[in-house]
Amino acid sequence: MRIATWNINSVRMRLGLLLKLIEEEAPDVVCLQETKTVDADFPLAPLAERGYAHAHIHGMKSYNGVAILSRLPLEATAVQHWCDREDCRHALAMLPGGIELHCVYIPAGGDIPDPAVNDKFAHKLRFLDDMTAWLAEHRSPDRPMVLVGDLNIAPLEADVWSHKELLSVVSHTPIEVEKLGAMQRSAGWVDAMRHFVPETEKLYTWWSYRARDWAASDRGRRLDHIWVTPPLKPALTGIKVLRDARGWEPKPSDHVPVIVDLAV
DNA sequence: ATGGTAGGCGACCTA
Repeated sequence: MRIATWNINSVRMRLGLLLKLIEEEAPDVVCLQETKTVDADFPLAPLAERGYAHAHIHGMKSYNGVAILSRLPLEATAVQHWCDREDCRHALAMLPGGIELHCVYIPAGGDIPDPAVNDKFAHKLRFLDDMTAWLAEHRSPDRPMVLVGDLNIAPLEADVWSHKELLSVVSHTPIEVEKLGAMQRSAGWVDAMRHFVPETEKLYTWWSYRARDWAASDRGRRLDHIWVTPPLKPALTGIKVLRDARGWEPKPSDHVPVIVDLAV
């Protein structure tokens, strides 16, 4: 089973690139974040025509939005809300084989890494706390689960272009890294990307739009993640970060797709 | 220390 995750930064603007991803990589399931559209305007038909007949979409006007698109049947589709907001950041579904799939978009958190003066950062920290508490309750030792998405945190030193320079930059601050670590421990999540790529090796999934030349400066961060619970660890067969997608024409997302293969 | 770009939408927000 092949699962892809991508912060697409508007599914309507980048439908063509989504079709390219599907054609070239043939994932069974695609999880999207930042779809930025209400469900009525989601381009379901061109996906259904290509075999992605099962969709669990959860969007809103202008902001956020997550989607699970699948060639395999989806059951028990649901959404979760955190911080008493209904902002379309977490969708889940049961895949064949009883695998529970979570598609997540954690708040970016604004610019100032101080929850006392930046409400967006306070929201991000509380979102992590709320979701961690829920996962700790929700887990069961033998339940196979996959969690993917834009978690907006780069936890390891090799997940950013400069650990030292990003210590006070939202996405790599110690408090966020600690809270993401607590979330990872909440259900014994295995970091599938680092299962295959050594922790000391640079690995990025996002490059800013603001760089003159993203590839030359290569100031990236690993903000997108794929986690699996221990029952699925033996089934991990590979991951793929589509770095080239950062240059896809005509207009790339600032995030690239990440793919995991599971022998299930 | 600062500003750089992108998408959505509606006269500015979030990333």
